[in-house]
Amino acid sequence: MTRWLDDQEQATWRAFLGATRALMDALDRELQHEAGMPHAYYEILVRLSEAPEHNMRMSELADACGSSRSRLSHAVARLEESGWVRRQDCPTDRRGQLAVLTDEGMRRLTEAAPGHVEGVRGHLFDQLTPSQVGELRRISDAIIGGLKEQRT
Amino acid sequence: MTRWLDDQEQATWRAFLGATRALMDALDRELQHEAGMPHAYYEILVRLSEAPEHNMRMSELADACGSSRSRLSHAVARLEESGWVRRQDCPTDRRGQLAVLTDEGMRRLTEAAPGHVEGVRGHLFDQLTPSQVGELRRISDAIIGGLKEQRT
DNA sequence: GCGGTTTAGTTGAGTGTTCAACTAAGCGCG
DNA sequence: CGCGCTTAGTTGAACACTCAACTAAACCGC
Repeated sequence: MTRWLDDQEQATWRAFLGATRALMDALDRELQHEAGMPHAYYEILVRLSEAPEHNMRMSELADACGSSRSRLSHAVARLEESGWVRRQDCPTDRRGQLAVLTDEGMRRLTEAAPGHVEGVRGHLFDQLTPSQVGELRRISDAIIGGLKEQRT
Repeated sequence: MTRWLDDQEQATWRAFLGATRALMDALDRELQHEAGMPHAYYEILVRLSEAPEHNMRMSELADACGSSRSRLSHAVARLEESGWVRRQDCPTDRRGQLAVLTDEGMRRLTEAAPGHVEGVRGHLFDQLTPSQVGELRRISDAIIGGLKEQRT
């Protein structure tokens, strides 16, 4: 009874897998090389840099990064060792922790950003037509929508 | 001089990141749960199952899976422990190794496949229109093309 | 305000990935 | 032949992620 993938779907799935893996690997390698951090850590710094006061609750940050709590907890622990983030007790909820971007972290992020944006542009947007960019946006939203719905 | 991302690109990039991460996480979790292996290992078994004699040279397999040699080497070592793959000296090149899918490995793959295909269908193809599937294919190919070109 | 449930976050063990260093065999060429 | 260069694959250490178990505080209902 399995609804197998037809040839078109099969080919699409393999191309998609290959493309996303190669893309993420390339960006990860570049960021590791130029900024000394994996892409996931870079994203944490980005989110914090956009937050008021450069700080966020751990769970909020985990949601923003699409990360599990455990993953974020480990990641912030490492970022704290590097001195790019520090933890602080949440004033309004004694269970809570705030992750705070340090000045050094902000500096590192500012240094890393241009190279990373060039990577994203060069590997992704430069390869696509404007209409493909629009379609990619809609496709991504559809996937996210489907996963969200199924979780309920 | 950095060509920053405009709003449209920024939003697309974040949606794409979120979608691929959530999708891969979901498939990985499902496969780990139902078949006791991560998606990367499943893919190795798939490729071997499609090869003549159910075997492939290590490097060939690494290329097919878009994996580094090191990663594949570790992965095959684990798959060998599980008894799903075995290694064999290459008859024509004494440096080489063949990875061979065992009968047990084939059995495991056959059991895992229907559930995984349902996942791919449910999380991805059911969410897209046929024309979006076509576009996703072209977008993926464009990304792969760009990365390949830059590597030279 | 007390006991059970939910929410916030951490921890450690186990597993997977990366990177650089390594062995061994094929290849090219004087 | 013999010497260097490349290719095939492995290894171990460092790092990242997952899962399940845990602590602690907030919330809820009576």
